[in-house]
Amino acid sequence: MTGPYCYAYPHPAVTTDIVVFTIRDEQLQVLLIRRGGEPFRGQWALPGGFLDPAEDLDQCATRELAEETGLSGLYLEQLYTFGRPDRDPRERVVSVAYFALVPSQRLVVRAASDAAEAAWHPFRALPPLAFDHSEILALAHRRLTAKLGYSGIAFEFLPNTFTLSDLQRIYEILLGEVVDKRNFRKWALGLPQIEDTGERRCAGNHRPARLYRLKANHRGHTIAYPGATS
Amino acid sequence: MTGPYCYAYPHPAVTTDIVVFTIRDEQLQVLLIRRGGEPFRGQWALPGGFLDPAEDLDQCATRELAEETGLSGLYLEQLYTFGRPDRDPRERVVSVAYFALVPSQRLVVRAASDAAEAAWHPFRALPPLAFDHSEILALAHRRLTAKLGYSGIAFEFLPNTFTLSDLQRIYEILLGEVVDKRNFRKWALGLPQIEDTGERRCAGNHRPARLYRLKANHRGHTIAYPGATS
DNA sequence: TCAAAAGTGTTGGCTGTACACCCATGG
DNA sequence: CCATGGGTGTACAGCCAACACTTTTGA
Repeated sequence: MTGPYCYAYPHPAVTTDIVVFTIRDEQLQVLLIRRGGEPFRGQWALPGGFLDPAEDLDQCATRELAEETGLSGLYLEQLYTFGRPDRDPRERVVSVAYFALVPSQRLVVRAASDAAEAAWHPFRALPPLAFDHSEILALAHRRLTAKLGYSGIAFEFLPNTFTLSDLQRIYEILLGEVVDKRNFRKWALGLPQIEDTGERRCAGNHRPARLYRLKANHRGHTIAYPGATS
Repeated sequence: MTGPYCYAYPHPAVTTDIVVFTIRDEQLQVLLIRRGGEPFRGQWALPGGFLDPAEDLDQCATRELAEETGLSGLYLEQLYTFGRPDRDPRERVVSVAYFALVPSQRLVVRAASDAAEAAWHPFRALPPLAFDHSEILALAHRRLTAKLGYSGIAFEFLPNTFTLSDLQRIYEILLGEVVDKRNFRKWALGLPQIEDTGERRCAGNHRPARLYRLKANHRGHTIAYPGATS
């Protein structure tokens, strides 16, 4: 191995990989890119890339996401760091994995220069992934469902204003089970974090729904969801 | 910067740092080492060190812990990865932080060659720490108290057999509040993970206490503690 | 007037919490 | 016999889960 950057001891490369979830077509979906170069050329992989010398890890994740997919300004959280010595055939690579959530309205994904293609894939029908990315994705999914029980993370899938049915649908899709409407609404209306906008949304041949929003600066607060037994 | 290991792009160094908690003298305590070399020579720091080329991150943490403190076989869990560009004055260092728990019985700490000194410090009276280690420690403490509510992590502070009062003391110290004895015992005895050994511990001028143990392979299972509201 | 989603209360069971006294032992 | 921690039960309150019908709108 050769190059201009030399050290007294071996240094691994450091990357970030980002698992971006959204809800779309009544399904949980994940953003993948098709690899343009070796190894795993042509296979699907998580977006991500190498850490720049002057940037923080969070910045690296944000930047790579913007470069490869055009997405920015979304909820981003560090997940876990993967460092098996053989996880990349080229050289030793330690990858700091992140997980991100994006509302279904902001789905416009632009495939960028260095990634041949970026596309959403249903979580329940994923193609084979490069590297150990399946493992990363599995962990991200566990974290997502765990956080449902004690954090207001579900709101990250919703636009600024939403109906209670929208919110209920998020929980139903993520929990994989139907939820009683009256109990759900009683719970949601009891949350101090959400408020009625006074507006309504008319959509189709039925009664219009009230629109709610998260109160300013109530994002990220603890929100316990009843059946958090798992 | 010079040396025999050269790369086409700059590579950060990767280390692990380990926050080891125990309970001792009725207090939560942390294991620190006094630094033998620059930078921060003579200051207290978390045990840890550089990743070897062939080892996994978990192995690195385990190895560094053994080398610097003589501790092995304890509960170890990845915490978070810290990578601020200026967190080490020597070079760019990305540190994967771990947190570990050890029962008070296994406290024998041997200071090893490359660390001048290893010692326990009460969490509520810590000396100034090197690098960003205060930040790491603060996060580890948050994780510890959070996990009390939903995992059986408190048992990691106990030896194989323990009395219910031992267990209660752990919770009281970590929660920082007194717990009702009858309610606590009702809860603990209802846990499917613990069983009566049939033995008793005689200690002092009072009634002997029943000894309990965790059932085999019930370590790490979900154990919800009642007042998990935070 | 019909279809389709929005909206609305009550009850029973369980679980968390508050609370005070007797027991077994060693000195 | 006394000091010390070990061990025990009950009653009330609040929360979760089950359950079905009316309202409003557009076509």
